[in-house]
Amino acid sequence: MNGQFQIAVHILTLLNQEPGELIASEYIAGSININPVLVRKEIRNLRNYGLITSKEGKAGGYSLGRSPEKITLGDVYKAVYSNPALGQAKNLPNPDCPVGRQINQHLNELAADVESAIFKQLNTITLADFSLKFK
Amino acid sequence: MNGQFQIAVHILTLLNQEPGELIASEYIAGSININPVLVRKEIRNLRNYGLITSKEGKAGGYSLGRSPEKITLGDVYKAVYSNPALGQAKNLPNPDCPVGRQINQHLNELAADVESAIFKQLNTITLADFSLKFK
DNA sequence: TGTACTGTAACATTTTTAATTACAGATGAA
DNA sequence: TTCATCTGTAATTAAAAATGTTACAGTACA
Repeated sequence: MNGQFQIAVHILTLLNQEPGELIASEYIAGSININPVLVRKEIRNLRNYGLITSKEGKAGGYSLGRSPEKITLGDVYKAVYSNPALGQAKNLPNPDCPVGRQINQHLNELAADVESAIFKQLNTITLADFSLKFK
Repeated sequence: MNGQFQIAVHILTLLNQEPGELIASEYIAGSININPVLVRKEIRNLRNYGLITSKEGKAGGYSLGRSPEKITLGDVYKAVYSNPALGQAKNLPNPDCPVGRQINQHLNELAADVESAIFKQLNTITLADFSLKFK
């Protein structure tokens, strides 16, 4: 997997530091130490999930889409989630082999169980909880 | 992440189908539909964890390193585990930012919690359990 | 109307993953 | 003893994915 989740949590943590204020992508990028365009890209995604709101134009920027008590790290994972935690096999197993024929189905069920264990864990932590660590 | 876990489980499942017999990398590669050298590479890794034994030379091949009741999918995950489930940020956050300064530490703790949730889930399933699905 | 932002496309670069080739070494059988 | 069939592994190439960069249109405010 990639660093999207970390970036997303970092962004949200920053926004939560200055409630009500609008923060620019340049500032955020400076804290994470990545390119501002990447920040804006990730924010586009998080905004689609309602986790962030944005304002264009001069003195524009970003702020939380809802209160940090109502954002769990599971929500973030869901927004960012593209690659399953167990990885994804891209080969097509041999359909003439009894194992190859059905293994993908079983691996997918397994992946689903693991995902749900991850959500269960991450949903216990809100952004508010996480941000407390920075006080 | 990549498809290593799936490949590892596929290999082990195949080996468990023919207890006691030696199976060649070519056959395994044919079922998974990948290159035999990749199979041997992954097996080298699994062998380091005691999950597989191998025999060189003519009529050589691979078999399980211990009974399938004693191999959990958590063992497999551990052997394959290189990339954490949440991904890994490769940027160095800005040390002059209160958030950037300490976020990696907190993200790592978070990652550890998630890993342990994954293990908890995967350790409930043995290779024997998983193989039952193919009968 | 200029300035400071976001939004996004297009492209380049870097990193990671997978495939391929090649061959040495082991083992067993003719 | 020598041939065939396997593993073990290094080295290289090719393909895919992630990340970085550049460029610029659009929006909002002063």
